[in-house]
Amino acid sequence: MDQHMAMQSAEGLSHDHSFKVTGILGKVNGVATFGALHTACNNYGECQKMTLTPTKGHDDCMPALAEIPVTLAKYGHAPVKVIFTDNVRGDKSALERAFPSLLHDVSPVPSSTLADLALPDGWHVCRLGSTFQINSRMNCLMDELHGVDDGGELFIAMDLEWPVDRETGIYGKVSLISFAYEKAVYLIPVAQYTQDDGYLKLPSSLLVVLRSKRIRKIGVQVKGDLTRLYNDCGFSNSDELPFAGALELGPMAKDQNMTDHARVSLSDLTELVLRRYLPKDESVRVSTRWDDPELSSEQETYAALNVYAAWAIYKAFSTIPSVGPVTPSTPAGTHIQFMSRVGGLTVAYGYIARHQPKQFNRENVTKTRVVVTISSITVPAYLVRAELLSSHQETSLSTLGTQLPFSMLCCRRDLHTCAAHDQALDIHQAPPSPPPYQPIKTPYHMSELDTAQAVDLGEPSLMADDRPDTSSLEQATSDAEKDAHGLHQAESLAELVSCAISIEISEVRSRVIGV
DNA sequence: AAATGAACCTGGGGTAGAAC
DNA sequence: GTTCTACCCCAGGTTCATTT
Repeated sequence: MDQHMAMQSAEGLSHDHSFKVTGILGKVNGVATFGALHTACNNYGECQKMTLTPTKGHDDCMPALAEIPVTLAKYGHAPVKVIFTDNVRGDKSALERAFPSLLHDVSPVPSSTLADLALPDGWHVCRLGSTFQINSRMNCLMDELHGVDDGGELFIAMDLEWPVDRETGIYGKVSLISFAYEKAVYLIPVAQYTQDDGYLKLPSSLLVVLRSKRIRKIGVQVKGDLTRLYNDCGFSNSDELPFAGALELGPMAKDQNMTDHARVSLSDLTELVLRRYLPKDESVRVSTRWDDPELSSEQETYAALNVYAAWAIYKAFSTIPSVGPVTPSTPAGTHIQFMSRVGGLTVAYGYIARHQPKQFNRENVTKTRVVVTISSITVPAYLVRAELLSSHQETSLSTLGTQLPFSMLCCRRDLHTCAAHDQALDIHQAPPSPPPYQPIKTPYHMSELDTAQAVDLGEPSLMADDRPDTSSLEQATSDAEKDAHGLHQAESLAELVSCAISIEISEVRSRVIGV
């Protein structure tokens, strides 16, 4: 059976875990013997690998998958060109290690061509090197906080630096705190406050600012920074008040629909929001020199730009019109984004129609539905929910809207309010044909294949006539009952796979695709 | 290299709304 | 009123991006 599966081609591959089968398998003292059944099928739906695994971790399934490219080469099949998975982000790197052919002719997203970020005119960098200077500036901040309305908040950008030895992984205590506020960047070296026990004893005014919930500290992963600083002060096992007021830019970017996830880096946000490139020199960023008594100009520039970027991004967010859900009270004419059901992708733009009839194309306009006028489409192939259409069949946006603008019924939860939008079109040109793929050795350990089969790897000589006779299989496929729905799905998938397999005609960004 | 937390997967249960 | 479907939430486990 294993050999039969190994002899099948697999230019397209899909894989997934099932947890149902392991649930009905025998248990030992009530404990399941396996956690999941991992299955990989080729583009004809033929099973290529099936493995019972203790967990769904990569360590349990990738070695089995990594045998596939070896057997493909052994039997003269083309290497895997595309893999479908339900967890692209999670599986991509592991799959690319197991299937080196997935990296063939993949063009990474080009590096930034944007201008470098720089402190604008009017901004200055101020080094607070003494306790007196720190207390003076922090007290000014507290005075400004007292000046705002009762319960109001003060917003400052914050960043930390600490020394790290990349070779050993050893890292030191926080050595520099950076603030950006109202055209000034404050650099506070705190290594000087290290006590004999190794913990930091920060000036009291600085602690007051760090503990204030009303002084919001803006940054990327700033919550983690505050936790780190709190621990470096030796407060983790005490009743000391926590450092509070973190305001994360990542979730803000997600709320603004600027990214589809909150885990976004400061440099990516700088490009997305400020349209500037934030230089992050690795030799400066990860360095053991952050606790030096005197920082270099490169270090000061790095720290100042980082914290300024956080400040500028926050200011940019403040000027963007609020994005929010469409509610029953959202007025007609409000600009909206039409979002995909999965992934939160914007598929079209438009506005809420002025006339909301009781029925639209024979479908009821309920309180969860709203009629919108679509003015531009960004994803023409997006399939609109079947229950919203009189045909009761999922239909693409491009089919519904042969002429713009057009009206359609939407689920309110699929809509977000937004600012007026001008659609821009990208024009791509097909690159020249790629050179043929040359096999690359997989890093995964080949147990049996390494010794018994790998000797044949250089001789892909098994021809059709050499294949074992399968006419006497226990159940012939010709005996199977036809499944019309399944056939339709299979045809659609085959079309999708064949499309993905023939992607040489256009630029390839990744050969790991989500399903 | 290490710490942290976001994000993803799964199955199951509950709920709201639409269709009949 | 019943049935069906979609959606949401949960917990547990896993992986990965981000920070220095």
